[in-house]
Formats: sequence, C-alpha cells, structure tokens
Amino acid sequence: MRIGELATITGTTTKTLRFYEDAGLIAPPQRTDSGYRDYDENAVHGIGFIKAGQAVGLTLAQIRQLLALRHDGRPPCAAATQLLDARLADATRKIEQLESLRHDLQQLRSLADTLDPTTCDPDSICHIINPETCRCGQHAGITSYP
Amino acid sequence: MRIGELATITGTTTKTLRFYEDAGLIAPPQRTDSGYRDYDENAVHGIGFIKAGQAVGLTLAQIRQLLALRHDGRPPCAAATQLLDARLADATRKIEQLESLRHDLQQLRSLADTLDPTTCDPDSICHIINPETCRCGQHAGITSYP
DNA sequence: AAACACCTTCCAGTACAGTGGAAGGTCAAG
DNA sequence: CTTGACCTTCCACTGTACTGGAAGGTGTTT
Repeated sequence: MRIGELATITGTTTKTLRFYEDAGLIAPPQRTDSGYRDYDENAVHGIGFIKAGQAVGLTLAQIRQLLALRHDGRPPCAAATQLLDARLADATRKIEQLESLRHDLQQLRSLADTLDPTTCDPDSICHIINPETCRCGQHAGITSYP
Repeated sequence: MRIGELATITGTTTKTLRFYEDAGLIAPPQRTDSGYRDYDENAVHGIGFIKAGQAVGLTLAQIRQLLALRHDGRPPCAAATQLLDARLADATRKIEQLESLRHDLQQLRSLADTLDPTTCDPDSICHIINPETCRCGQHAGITSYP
C-alpha cells in the first residue's frame, strides 16, 4: 500500500510517516518502480505501536529504544515495564505538582476578589501576582503553553 | 546596579536578563558611559513579577500582556484574574488527564506482571504496549520530556 | 603591564514532534 | 492531452524559554 493509504488507516499524515522513517521509527519500505513507498501489513503494526507508546506518554526516543530491542530479536517487555514504572512515577509527581499549583491558584483567586484594582501599586506591577503572594519556584516547570 | 548584581539578587543569569530585555519583558535600563547596563530598584520588582507569573504557570507572552497594561497606566488586576481562571481550568483539566493516564499505567503495570516475555509476538512488537492494551488518543499530549 | 572578572553584541543551538512549502515526478480518468 | 490526485526530496520553520560561545571592550587589582 502507498503512503497515503497507510496514513489514512493509521490516522496520521504522510508527512509524519516520512518523519518516522527518517527518525528510524519505522523500517524503510519497499519502493515501486517509480520510487513510491510500498508498505505491507506490518507497517500498520509499527505505527500502532508508536501510537500506543505515545498514548502512555513515551517519547519517540524511548519508543525507538524498544523498537531497537525488538529489532535485535529480543522482546522489549522488560524495558517497556521499566519505562512504564518511570512514567508512573513521573505522572504521580506531576499530579502532586499540579495539585499544589491548583491550590495556590485558588488562594490567589480568592485574594483577587478581596483586592481593589485602584489600590494597586504601579511599582509592584500587580498586587495579585507578585513575589509575596506567589510561592516562586515551588512548582517549577508548569507553564501553560499548548 | 550592573547586570551581574541584578542577576545575583533576583536569582537569574545575565543571559536571561538580556533575553528578557530583548523580549520586551523589562525596560531597557540606563547605560553607563562605557555602555554597561545600569539598573535601578524597580528592575528588581520587574523581575520579581516575571518570576511570580512563571510560578503560577503563565507564559512570558502572558506576562508581557500584563506588563503592557501596567505600562499603559492601567492596573492589570482584571486581566490577571482572567489568566488565573484560565490557569485554574487548565490545571484541573491536566490533573484529570494525568489521573486517567496513571490509572491506565497501573493497569498496564499489572498486565506486565502476568505476561511472559517469551510469548511476545514479534509482529505486534510488544504485548504490553500496543493498540489493544493502550487507549490511544485518550489522554493526548502527555509526553514525558523534562 | 598583566591578570582577572565583568561587560558588550551577535549568531546559533537546545529539546520535542512534527508541519509548511517549493520544485518536480507519476498515474488514472475525462 | 490535460487535469487532478497522489507521490518524491529537500530545506526551513513552528513554539517555548532560554543557553553557549565567539570576539571584543572595561574596570579593578596586583
């Protein structure tokens, strides 16, 4: 099958599939006489694995590590389990951070309701968000970019 | 005061301060005759505000918006409150996603203990991480990179 | 006079997972 | 024979918040 079909089946794009090939995440497929990529059934499994890995929060680099094991004929199960454990610890830590952040945000939110904007000192820029009201550096790395 | 001193006081680096200036987050300070930046007390407040904003998860772009309001002589309190609300909603949503992910990870983790690596089919790459066991696309955007 | 710490600008690179677009080749239908 | 959908490679760019390093100037101390 050609790249467009594989993209449709797996819910990705042709761009992404070529990117995965360049990144060593899927094997370079056969080519037709005219140079078109020609995938077989296994390619679908390959993409499925990548998507499953991403769904549990693995990076492409980690997914590549597991694929390398499989490529060497060794089952990646043990390594996968390790990564899963790390992800679990990571998720737990992030949840804690976010809950601490949410608590602080709620505090600030109530503070905002009690303060009068007209009494806000220009020098300190904002009397809601400032070093006195915000615990700077407490929950690091929690920016909101999408 | 010179840039190094301001960096020490505020716990940043000279690189970061110049970056903030280029990014329009702090006003270009006076210069000495030899061209050195010469900050006054207010610069410390400026950096403090940036750090406080980051501590609650605002992006530099959002912080810049608030600073722009203050610069126009208007208190940024109302806008800050809006951003806080958005952050609160965002944090809540992320916590939900992460809890769903953690649940799934725990399921996979128990699955891993019951499966035998030697029975793992090479074609499907991994019998722990694959489209059947992982709910692909359920909790999106949860990668682990630090 | 030299060492050393500090400052200046400018350009490029980091991580991550793609995405956009140009310039051109291929294939089936009308 | 041309249209349109598909394919190819290649290079550059996105967003976020910095960070590294080169090449050179300044200021104080020894």
